[in-house]
Amino acid sequence: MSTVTITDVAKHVGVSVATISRHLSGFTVRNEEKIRQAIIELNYRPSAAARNLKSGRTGIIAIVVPDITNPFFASIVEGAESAVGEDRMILLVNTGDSRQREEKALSQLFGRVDGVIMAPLTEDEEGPSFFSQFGLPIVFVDRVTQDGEKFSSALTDNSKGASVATDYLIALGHKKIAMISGPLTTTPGKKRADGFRQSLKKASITPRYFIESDFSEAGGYAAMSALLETDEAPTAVFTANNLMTIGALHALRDKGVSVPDQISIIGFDDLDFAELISPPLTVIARDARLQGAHAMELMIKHLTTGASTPPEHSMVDVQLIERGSCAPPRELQTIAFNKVDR
Amino acid sequence: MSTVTITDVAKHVGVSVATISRHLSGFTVRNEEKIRQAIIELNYRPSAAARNLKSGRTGIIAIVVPDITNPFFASIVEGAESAVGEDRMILLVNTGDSRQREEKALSQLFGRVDGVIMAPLTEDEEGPSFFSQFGLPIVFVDRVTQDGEKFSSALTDNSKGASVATDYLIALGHKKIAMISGPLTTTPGKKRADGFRQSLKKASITPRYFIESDFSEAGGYAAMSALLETDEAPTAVFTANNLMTIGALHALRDKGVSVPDQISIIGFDDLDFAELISPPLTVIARDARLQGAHAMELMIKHLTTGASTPPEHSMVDVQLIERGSCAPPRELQTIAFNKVDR
DNA sequence: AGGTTATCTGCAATCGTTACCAGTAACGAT
DNA sequence: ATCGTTACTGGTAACGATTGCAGATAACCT
Repeated sequence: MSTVTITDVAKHVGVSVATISRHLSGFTVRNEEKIRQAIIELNYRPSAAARNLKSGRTGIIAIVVPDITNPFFASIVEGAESAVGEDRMILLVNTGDSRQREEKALSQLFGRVDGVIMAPLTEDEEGPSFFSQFGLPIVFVDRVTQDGEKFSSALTDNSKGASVATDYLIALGHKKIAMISGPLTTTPGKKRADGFRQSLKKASITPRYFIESDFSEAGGYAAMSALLETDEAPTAVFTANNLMTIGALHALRDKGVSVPDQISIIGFDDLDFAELISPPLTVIARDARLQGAHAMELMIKHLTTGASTPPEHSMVDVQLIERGSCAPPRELQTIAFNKVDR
Repeated sequence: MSTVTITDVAKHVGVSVATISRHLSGFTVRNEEKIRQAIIELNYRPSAAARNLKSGRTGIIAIVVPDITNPFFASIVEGAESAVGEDRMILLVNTGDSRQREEKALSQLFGRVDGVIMAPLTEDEEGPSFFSQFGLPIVFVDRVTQDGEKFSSALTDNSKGASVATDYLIALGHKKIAMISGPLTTTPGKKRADGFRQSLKKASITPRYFIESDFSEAGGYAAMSALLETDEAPTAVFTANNLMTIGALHALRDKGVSVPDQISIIGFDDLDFAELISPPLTVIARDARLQGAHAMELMIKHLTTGASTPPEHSMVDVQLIERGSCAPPRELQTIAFNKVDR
């Protein structure tokens, strides 16, 4: 029924298919008006498949994320969406933190999309990575692989963010500072752990209380529970991403530990509802939407300027947002509490 | 470079392209082993574009949502993802609450995807809707259009959910009950408002305090602010979706109104952090992931059984989750408070 | 051995579009 | 009138895969 082709339009107008095609691609042709009419009259829609076959281009950019329900990645996607422009679309793949799905998705993507924006699961691979031989333009977002310099990337200043968080806790007077870290096999996991350790070193605090977790809510819950059961529990904790922060808060709530009275907590990545939690959550924030937009811009640039141009790297800044979840440790609270908690 | 076609494989093995093609589509051919080897040796990947052109199928299902950063829609997408199966993929379109983008997206989708799962922006259109003439299989999720019965849909029991919420507030003893509603032009907006009004009517309470807002956080904030400025402020409020609930909570916090002491609040749709808010938020919940999965299942069913089968409708149930944001109104609190707040 | 299936094969047409290649008409300049 | 230039035109070969058709080979029966 609805399978009207360029040939039908050509016949209807009485010109050749070439003329219709030219009109479609913006050249000036003689019977413009007639053609326009015929197109709407016959309800002609050019076949994307045929175009793809001829041109080798699809007008689709894939974006591959580990977990779309993570608000951070949702914002990345939204940012990328906002920068995608008129004549391109986004194909979303959710890998669900599974390496298998990630690889399968990538191979399925080949030929269906013009490029892939992705947050890879891990960066530890031996030799030149899978992606080098992939044959499709790639832009990394938030995370890179071990040979990530070869590709453009839109990252954030992870180690600085972690340092700022840690320095803040140190400035409040904390010495027993814990970190609930992400997997050290991921870029943000590693960099944030680095920043944490550097800050401790600078302050001559020997690191104890370091738990490597998995960026999930359940992982954050487990890690915080473990911390609370150590002989000498920490007085402050830095959680390396939003989901683990939520999990940690749940654990604190379940154990009846009061924040920031008994323990201070600062998270990486802001949350919509950070102000609504009691106490309002102090965080290291960054503009994830912007980061997603950057990734898309880098991809489009790469696509339009050709593969010859060298990779570029963008970096969005981090920012400390002081709310109420951090205070001086208990032994100092009488003197300093008012100053910090207002 | 990487443009190895079926012809190359055929030459390499010494058979015709037809044989390779048949092997690829699962028929038994003579030189199976040789072909398999040649394929990996040459790193051959079938061209999706060519396949699409011949078969008319793309193996891609679009999912069109108004706002991917809304956790509800993120869950819908995740649920759909989980049900998409091995040989299909998801194309995500974020319309950003813009009617223009919605229409443009839809027309761009034509020919690129096999079907569209969508949450339309509004259901008020005159005559047979745009979608009827669209020519692509459609499954509605969460929302329908005015002539929605023609298409399969995966909905939730909106009016029941609203009734349960309202009945709950009534049972606590509230008489001055407000609703911050979504747009009445959307399915959930309308149905939830209906449920609210029915419950009030059944209890012989004349409705005051009804504000039609827009399902956004800012809208919820504004609506709650307005409610607080009325001469005789309500003692309880039902917010019709998660984002507006967050906005309302922000407003309450900013005005220094204590929950549930001065005002009770119950929201539609659960939130990851509902327990972390103080007091923990009481909500009407439903399984959004399941709803998304249902939508995908309906689409796949439609795609495999052909267009002739009649549309089907799935409905996920709602559930009241009592936490701590609702209590009897002030004048009754001394007698009933303990019973409710445990 | 001859006939009948069953199974596999290559040829070539086809999907809808774009791009190359000539060809032609109109026009002003010589 | 001839020429060169400009501006458009139609015919047709690709793009890379699938599929109906008819022929070839092997397997099976009587």
